[in-house]
Amino acid sequence: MAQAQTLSRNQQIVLNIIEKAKGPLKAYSILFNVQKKGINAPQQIYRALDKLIEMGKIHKIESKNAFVACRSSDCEISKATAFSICESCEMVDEISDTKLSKYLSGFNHKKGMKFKRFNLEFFGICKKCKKD
Amino acid sequence: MAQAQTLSRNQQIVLNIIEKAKGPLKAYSILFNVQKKGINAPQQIYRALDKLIEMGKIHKIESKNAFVACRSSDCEISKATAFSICESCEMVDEISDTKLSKYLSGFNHKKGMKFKRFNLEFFGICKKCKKD
DNA sequence: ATAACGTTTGTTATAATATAACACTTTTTA
DNA sequence: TAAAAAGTGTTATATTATAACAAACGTTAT
Ligand SMILES: [Zn+2]
Ligand SMILES: [Zn+2]
Ligand SMILES: [Zn+2]
Ligand SMILES: [Zn+2]
Repeated sequence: MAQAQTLSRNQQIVLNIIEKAKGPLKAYSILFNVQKKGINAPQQIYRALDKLIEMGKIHKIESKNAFVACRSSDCEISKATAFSICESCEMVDEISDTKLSKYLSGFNHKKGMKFKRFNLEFFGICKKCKKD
Repeated sequence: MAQAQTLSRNQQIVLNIIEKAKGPLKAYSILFNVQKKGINAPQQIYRALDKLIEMGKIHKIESKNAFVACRSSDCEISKATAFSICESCEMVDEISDTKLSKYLSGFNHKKGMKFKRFNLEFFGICKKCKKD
């Protein structure tokens, strides 16, 4: 069962690091960052990541195998996620657009499949990178 | 430069296997399938996959680290891809919906980012799996 | 035709990402 | 307070992907 919101020690440590980060973090870079805190093995990271994803606290950016904190609260338990990704600086921004979210949540496949969840990733060059 | 459409030997071998497959294929499963044809190393598979993706002949299903042949021809050189994925049987179906594609291609981020490309993955249980 | 160039190939090695399995502790629930 | 569920620590291993180098092939331009 998805519990309320109390995080275990390891989950809290991992979430803190992801929330403080400026951009998406990879599992092993999280691992290296928490070795001083007594977490030594990939399993401990991946277990925390799995639970945090389940709880909707973080999302996985599939095209990058990296993780970001949820900023949106619209994406209830990660059923409807959308991201904007800069191909130059690797920046990731969670898109929180009600119209988009509604449009996609209501989309159903011709072939009779009812969707429970979607993930959308947009790619481009961000404003900041364009200036350079 | 993206060449016209002539495929090299290895590219053709890899594409044939992906096209014949009923579902998405993983890189190493492709590798095991072509060892009789004299392809022995992951590099040879990944190089072919990279080029085939560039040419728009195949797509990568990011959430599964697997590859499918393009059935759509709408997604010109993979700038706009959408898939329907069954969480039970792993089936993947490329979605070719002009309205959806136009809607998303026209979508631009508030924060001034112009998108060049997107990838959308829907998840659910397919018709066939629901019957069971 | 041949030199120069870009692309593809074959190969060995290694990096990066992720899960299995087992023993144990802590927290929650009945 | 006993049982069940969730979390932890650990070792080992599986899976996915890239680096680096040398050779062959296919164009095209003198
Ligand atoms: Zn979110
Ligand atoms: Zn950028
Ligand atoms: Zn396609
Ligand atoms: Zn199915």
